[in-house]
Amino acid sequence: MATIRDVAQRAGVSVSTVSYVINGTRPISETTVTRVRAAMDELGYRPHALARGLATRRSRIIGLLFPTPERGLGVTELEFVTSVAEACRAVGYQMILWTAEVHERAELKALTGAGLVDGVIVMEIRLDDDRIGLLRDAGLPFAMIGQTADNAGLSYVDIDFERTVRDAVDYLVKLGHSTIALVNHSSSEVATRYGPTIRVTRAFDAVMRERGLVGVSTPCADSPDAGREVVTQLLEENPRLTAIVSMNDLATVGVVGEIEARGWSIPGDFSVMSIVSSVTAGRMSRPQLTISAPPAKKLSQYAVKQLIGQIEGVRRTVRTRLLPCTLHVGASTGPAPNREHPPT
Amino acid sequence: MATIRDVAQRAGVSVSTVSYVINGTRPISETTVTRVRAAMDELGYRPHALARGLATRRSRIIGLLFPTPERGLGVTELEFVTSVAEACRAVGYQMILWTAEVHERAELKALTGAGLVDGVIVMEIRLDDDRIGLLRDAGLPFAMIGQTADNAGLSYVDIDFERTVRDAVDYLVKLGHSTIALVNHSSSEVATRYGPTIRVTRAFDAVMRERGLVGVSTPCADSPDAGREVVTQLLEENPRLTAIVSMNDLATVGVVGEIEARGWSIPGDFSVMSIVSSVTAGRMSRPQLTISAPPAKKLSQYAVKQLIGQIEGVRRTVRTRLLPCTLHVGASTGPAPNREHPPT
DNA sequence: ACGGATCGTCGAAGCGGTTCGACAAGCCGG
DNA sequence: CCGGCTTGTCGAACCGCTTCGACGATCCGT
Repeated sequence: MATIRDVAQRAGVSVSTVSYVINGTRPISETTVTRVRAAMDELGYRPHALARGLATRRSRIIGLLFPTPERGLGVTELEFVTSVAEACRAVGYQMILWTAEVHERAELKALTGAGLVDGVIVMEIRLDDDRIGLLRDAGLPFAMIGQTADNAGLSYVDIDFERTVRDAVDYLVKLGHSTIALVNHSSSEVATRYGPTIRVTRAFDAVMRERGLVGVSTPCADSPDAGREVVTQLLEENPRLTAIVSMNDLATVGVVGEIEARGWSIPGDFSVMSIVSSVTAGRMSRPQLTISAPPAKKLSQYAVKQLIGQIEGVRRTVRTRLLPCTLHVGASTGPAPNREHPPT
Repeated sequence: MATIRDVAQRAGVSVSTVSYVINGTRPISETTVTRVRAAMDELGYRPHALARGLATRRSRIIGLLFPTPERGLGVTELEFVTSVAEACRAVGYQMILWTAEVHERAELKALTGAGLVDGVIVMEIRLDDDRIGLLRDAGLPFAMIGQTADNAGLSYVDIDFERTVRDAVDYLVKLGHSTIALVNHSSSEVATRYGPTIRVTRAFDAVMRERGLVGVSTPCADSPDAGREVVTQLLEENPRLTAIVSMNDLATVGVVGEIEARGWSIPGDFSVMSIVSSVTAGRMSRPQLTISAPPAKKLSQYAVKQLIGQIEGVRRTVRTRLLPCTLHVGASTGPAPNREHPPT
């Protein structure tokens, strides 16, 4: 591999001059620039990333802290990963993927202490996530996709769960539904204070109360069977229920199954929709689900931009960005059934 | 951040001695080792990855060349990504994710020329994949998850599609099915010579012929609608069909839908199974699908091991590893229906 | 008691870049 | 015609680590 020295020699200039040409650090005469450029092309020269990184104290690599959640890997998550990778590439950075759970100060040190990454993007954040504190006093720049309970002084981007829930409810209300249930992730996620779970519950309760409607929200294990059970239970407690909003893809399968098992048709007799899901997941269902999907690409881009701003010391102000999921209407939601008493 | 010099000073030894302690390169007296170790702990010292990489000409980073396929991102693919990341971590390497399509020599140079990665793992390989040639004469170590048409001299790991298909067919045959169809990816994938598509078709045709059974294989666009159409068409051509093997998750949804729309029950009247899929995808379906899932973790581990072997110059022999998908029986397959003429 | 291994350690030269201070040449106004 | 500026370029130090050759001290056999 050609080095900068080779280029310098071939162009008949000093090493530093070549460096200036590459980085535009200092003015260089046009003729010299041309000669140097030619030499670089002829040699197929590429600056050595490690050497450059060592000299500038900047690796142009960021880490994506993405613990694979216990509930398994979803398509939704994958989209974030690839989006972040692409956003990095677009600005000339590389992305290292860390799937490890990092809760020990030591572990985190091992990752960040080596000076390999200029900063990290943290995903799957809990309300009281311990990584944030660690990161903060490790002094490493970081951006969050998600939020902690107390975001004072932290920049973050996140799904606007409040609006996502509101949009979903509004959509159903417009269809005439007035008794709606929310099927959430499992209660263990609530216990671990996983942000989305808690935010969505709160938002749902709030919006239903506001509208003066009957809303009941319930946790649910991540499985079709749990979904079926939840439906049975919900209908028992609240026979006038006509629609379910779910944030639990696997449970949704059971929800739909149980509804149909009762001889009801979807969306004729009952509406089901899945929020914070993905188009693909919606298409995997029969009938095709009405879903809302997070703006993974946009959020990733913001996060990357924000992080790199921090790294390059451009912007120190706290920036926050909340974007709602976008609704994709499928064939699982329709006008509220016109019935006094629910069909048996 | 503490440097090796700080450690040396604190321990009262030379820099090189510290280096020897860290790497075990040369024998160092026990007392010195203890002193150096203590100094490192006290300072919270971590070797700087870039500096070390520059000096050793080895970054301990590998690249994962993972072009996001046109057909979108599946859970199956995600598993490979995270598995590779984990396998890397287990051996002290880092993984950089490249989602870009790389077909130009220039692009590839841009990625590999910077000396950032010690080697790459290539995924989503076509039979005549141009990246392989590029990589080979770029002189960069690489391992493949997948195969080209001609693997002479190349090490690779891959799903054993032949056995995967055979296993699926055997399973159905044991249940009494004798007229089986294969629903594949779209014909455009065949045109681009995507390996799995072609391998599976071949294997299916071969095994059915061998068994003296009636097998018909067909391409199918990646959508539920296409799946429905394909069923209609297949049944028209071959009314005795009792089972479908699909390697197209989205189409499978339509397949199941169409079968049930005809008033047939699954698995009572008809069996459907999905190969090279994932447990999650199987659970997303009603009835829960019988699927086979690729051994992503194992394959990734082999690929990583193989690549790192190459990088560290340990093993130069061509190593090949084929592993079949493992079958997960769900509720979508059952004994062949006992009928002379198919139900209408 | 002595020469040659062996052991433990040190200093210095890289690895391939960036960056700072210095300096020669050309330009200007006075 | 001279002092001061700008402009373009160079040399050297440095980023933090590895590694090679050298060297003093200890140990051994004879």
